[in-house]
Amino acid sequence: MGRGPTSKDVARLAGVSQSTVSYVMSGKRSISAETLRRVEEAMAALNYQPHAGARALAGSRTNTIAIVMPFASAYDAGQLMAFVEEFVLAARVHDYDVLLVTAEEGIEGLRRITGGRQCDAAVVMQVTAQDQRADLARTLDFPVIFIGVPEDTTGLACVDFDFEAAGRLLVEELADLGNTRLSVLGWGADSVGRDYNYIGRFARGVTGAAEAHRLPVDWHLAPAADGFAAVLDAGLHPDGGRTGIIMTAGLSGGMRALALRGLVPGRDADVVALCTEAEAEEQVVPLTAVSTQPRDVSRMVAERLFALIDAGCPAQEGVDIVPATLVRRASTGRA
Amino acid sequence: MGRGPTSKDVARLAGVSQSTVSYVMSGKRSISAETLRRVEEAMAALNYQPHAGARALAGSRTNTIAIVMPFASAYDAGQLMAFVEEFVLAARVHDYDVLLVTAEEGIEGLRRITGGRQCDAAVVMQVTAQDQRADLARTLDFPVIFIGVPEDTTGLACVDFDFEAAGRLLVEELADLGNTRLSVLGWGADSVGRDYNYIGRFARGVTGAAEAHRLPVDWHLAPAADGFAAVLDAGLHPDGGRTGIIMTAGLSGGMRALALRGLVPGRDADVVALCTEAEAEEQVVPLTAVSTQPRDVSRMVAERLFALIDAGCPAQEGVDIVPATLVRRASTGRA
DNA sequence: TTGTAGGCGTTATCAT
DNA sequence: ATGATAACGCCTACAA
Repeated sequence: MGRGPTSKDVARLAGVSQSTVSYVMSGKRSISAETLRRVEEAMAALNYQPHAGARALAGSRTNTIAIVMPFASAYDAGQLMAFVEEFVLAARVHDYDVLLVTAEEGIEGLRRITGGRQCDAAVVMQVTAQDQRADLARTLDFPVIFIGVPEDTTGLACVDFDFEAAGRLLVEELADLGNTRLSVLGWGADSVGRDYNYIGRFARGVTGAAEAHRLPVDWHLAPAADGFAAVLDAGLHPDGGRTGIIMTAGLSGGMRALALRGLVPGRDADVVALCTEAEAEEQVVPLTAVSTQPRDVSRMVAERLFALIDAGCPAQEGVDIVPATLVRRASTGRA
Repeated sequence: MGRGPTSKDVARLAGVSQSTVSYVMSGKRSISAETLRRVEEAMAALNYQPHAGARALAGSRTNTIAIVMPFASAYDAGQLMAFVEEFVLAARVHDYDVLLVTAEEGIEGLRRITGGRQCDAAVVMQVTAQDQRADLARTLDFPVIFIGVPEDTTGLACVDFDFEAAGRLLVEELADLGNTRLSVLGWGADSVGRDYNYIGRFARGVTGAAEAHRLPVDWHLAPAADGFAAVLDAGLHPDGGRTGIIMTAGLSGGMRALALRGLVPGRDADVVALCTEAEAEEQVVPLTAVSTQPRDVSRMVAERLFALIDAGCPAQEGVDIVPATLVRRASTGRA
C-alpha cells in the first residue's frame, strides 16, 4: 500500500516550505495570492490528503467524534438511523468524522476511546437513571453529551425529548375529543422510575394531564398486554362513557389486538400513540401521534457539542429539552 | 484537557526504556517475566492508553475500518442496524474500530477517508450496477469490500445475499402449495437491470422458477400498485385457478390492500415475501418469507476483510454469496 | 509574507 | 533481554 503524498511533497512541488503548506490548510496566517495558488495547485495535482494520525499527534485534535450506540436496545432502528444520519451530516459540516462504539462495550468503551485520543468528544445515547458512564464522564475532563437524563445531572450536558409534554399532549387530545377514560398500552405504571427515566417522565405527563381532566387511566404492560385485550373484550364504551386509547410500547401488538376484534381506530375508538412518524403513517389507519424527533435531537446535540469543542470546555452543565408536537391523523377521525 | 500519560511515563514508572513498553504492547520480542510484570503494573497504575494518532503515524496502521452507509436509501433501517452492529462487534474482536461515512459523500468520501489514512480498509454498502466507487477502488491499492455486485467485478471483492435463490424459493413454495398463477408486488419487471442489480437477480430467480413450473406471473410496481389492487378486486382465484402472492417492495401497502378487502393471508390466498424477519413476524398474519440476513452478510464481510488485512492484500477478487432460506409462517396456512 | 526547527507519542532498527 | 535513536507527517512558536 503506497504511502501517499505528504505535505513535504506538496511543498516541494509548489516551491515553498512545508510550514507554508500547513498554514495554507489551517488558514492561521495570511498567504500571498500567488503562493496560495501554487500550493493549491500542487495539492490538487498530487491529490494530497493530510495524514489524519499525524495531524492528531501534532495538533492534538482528531476531528472525530465518538458516538456510543445502543444497538440491540429498546430503541427503534429507524429512529436510531435517523439520529445517526443527521449527526454524521452535521459533523461533516464541521469537518468531523464519526466513530461508532457499541453500548455493549459499556463504560470501558468510553474509557478506551477517550483515553486513546481517538476523538475530541463523545455522544452517549440511551442514558439510564443511574448510568455509570455519567460518573465516568464527570471525572473525564472531556466533552461528552448524554442523550437521556440521568438522575444526577451535576456537571453533565444532556439532551432529551420532552416525554412529559408528549404524555400531556396525547391525553389532552383524547380529552378534547370527548373521551371519558383512558386506556394506556405501554411501558406500564410499574416501570416508572426504573432504568430509563423517560418512561417515568412520560407517565408523569399522562397522569398529570389525566388528573387535570379528571379522566381515569388504566395502564397495560406491553407486550404481554392481556389486560388491554380484556378491556377491548369488555367493550370500550360502557354506559355512555368513551375510552380513548394511548399506545406507546407494543404498538403493533396493540393494533393487531384491535384488528382482530374488528375495531377500527378513528371509527370505533380514538387511538393516539407515542411513536415514530413512520410507524404512525404505516398503520392500516394512520395514527394521530406525538413523534419523538430523532433529527431534532440530533441537531441539538450537534449544535451543543460543537459549541463545546470550539470553546474547549470539557462540558457545560445543563439539560436541553427537544419540544414535543402532536400530529393529527385518521385514528382520531371524529371531531 | 489533560494530555494523559504516555509510554514514556509508563517507562519511567516501570524503570525501563520506552521501547520496552512498546514491545510489551506489541509482543514483538520476548520480555522477561519480571519486566513484563513491572510494565503492566505501571500501565495499570497510570491507566495508560496508547495514543491512536501517534500509533497510526509510526506504525502506519489505524486499527479502524470505514463503513460507507446508505442512510436515506431503500434499505430497511432494521437491516442496516443489524448489519452495522454485527460488523462493529466483529471488528472489536480484531481490536478494530469503525468509522461511519455516509454514502451521500459519494466517491469523495471514499477518497477522503482512504487518502487521509483514517482507516486500514473500507466496506461499501449498497453497490449499484455501475458504481463509480468500484472504479475508484480498483485504482486505490487499499482493501475495500463491496456489498452488492457491480456489473464489472474485475479486481473487486464483493459480498451479497443470494437474491436469485430467494426468488426461486418463494415461487417453489407457492407452486408446491398448488397455486396456478403468481402475482408479484415488487420492484417490477421494468426495474430489472437498473441501478441495484439485486432486483434483476431476484426477478431472474422468480422468472426462472415460474417457467419451470409453468406458472404465469404478473408484476406490479410498488408502491403505486394499482394493478395489484385490480387483481385483488378481480378475484384472486378465477375459474378453478389459484393465485399466489409474492411481496417484495411495498409490503405494508400490499398487506393493507389485502386487509381493506377482507382478504386474510393463508386463508384466502397464499402470501409469501422477501423481507426482514421482523417484518415477516410483525404482520397481522405472520408471513412465510425469505429474509435477507444482514448479520450473515456482515459476518462474511468481516471474515473476508480481516483476511485481507492480515494478508496485507489490497483486495482479493471474487463474489461471496450468502445463502437464502425460506421460513414458513401462517400466511401459507393450508398444506 | 515566508522559512527553520523542535516536538507530538509511537514503532522499529540498530546496537549491546 | 533490553536501551538508544531515527523515522512517521504535521503543527506552531520563533526568526527573518
